[in-house]
Amino acid sequence: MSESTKRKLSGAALEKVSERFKALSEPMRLRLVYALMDGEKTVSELVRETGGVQANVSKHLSVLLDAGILGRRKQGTSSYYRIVDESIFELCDLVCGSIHDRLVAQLDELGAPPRS
Amino acid sequence: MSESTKRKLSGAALEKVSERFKALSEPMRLRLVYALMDGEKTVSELVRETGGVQANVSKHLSVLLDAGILGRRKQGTSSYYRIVDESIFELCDLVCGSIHDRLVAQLDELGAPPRS
DNA sequence: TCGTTACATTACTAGATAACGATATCACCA
DNA sequence: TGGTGATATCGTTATCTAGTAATGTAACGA
Repeated sequence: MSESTKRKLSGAALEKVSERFKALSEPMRLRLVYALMDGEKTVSELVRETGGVQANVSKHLSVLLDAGILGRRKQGTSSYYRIVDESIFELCDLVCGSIHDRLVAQLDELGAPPRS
Repeated sequence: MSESTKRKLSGAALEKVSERFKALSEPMRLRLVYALMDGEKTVSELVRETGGVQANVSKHLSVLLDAGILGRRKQGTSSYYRIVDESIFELCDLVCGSIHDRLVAQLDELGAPPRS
């Protein structure tokens, strides 16, 4: 487990960090990010895979683009989006781990009947 | 650098993960988390250190409490808050790193005059 | 018991934003 | 040039939420 620096952040840095978290705070945007795990895709493909509406998918994609999480390449009448910040997956893994740990702890608080 | 699993998440998991990110998407809440880096503190202490209003600080603290990021201990008329999910700092470190990398990349795009 | 201190909760307002239909833009082709 | 498909943007509405003042609650001391 990599150790954190625990360095205090300046006010401006806190703003930037919170903005990054905000970009990832919508289920639809996380769905798009995960849909792009296996390579770049067009908007239509993402619309099909996520079941979203075109205008909405397009807007969320531009939010992720502005946040520096995705990249875009235009070819013909299509736009191909791809992940450019791979640290996204480490972030999600960390969060999944801590959510898992918390649920296990809550189970233990109930008296841990199944174990022992 | 620890490698991510890149495992696809279910719909319910995506909801949970996005909720965790949402809890961290406010500068004020990050300020509170960082103020608690050096140990547990009372609400009044946090009000003093962050410059916030009591009601607002109290509300943000309860959001972080519900998210499982903070813990609370009551003693006398005071409430002592503390960090119970240390992975928070790794999250922030990751985000800081990727923000830094992105800024460096933007500098390079400008032609990298200083580093011939 | 009365007052005080510390904290939580409620009620309200202003601002942000997600979702969606409609429209605009742009590339391509006949 | 006109038509079509792909994407982006606009306008609107509904929902959410941060902030704040006022009030509620609980513990402690005189």
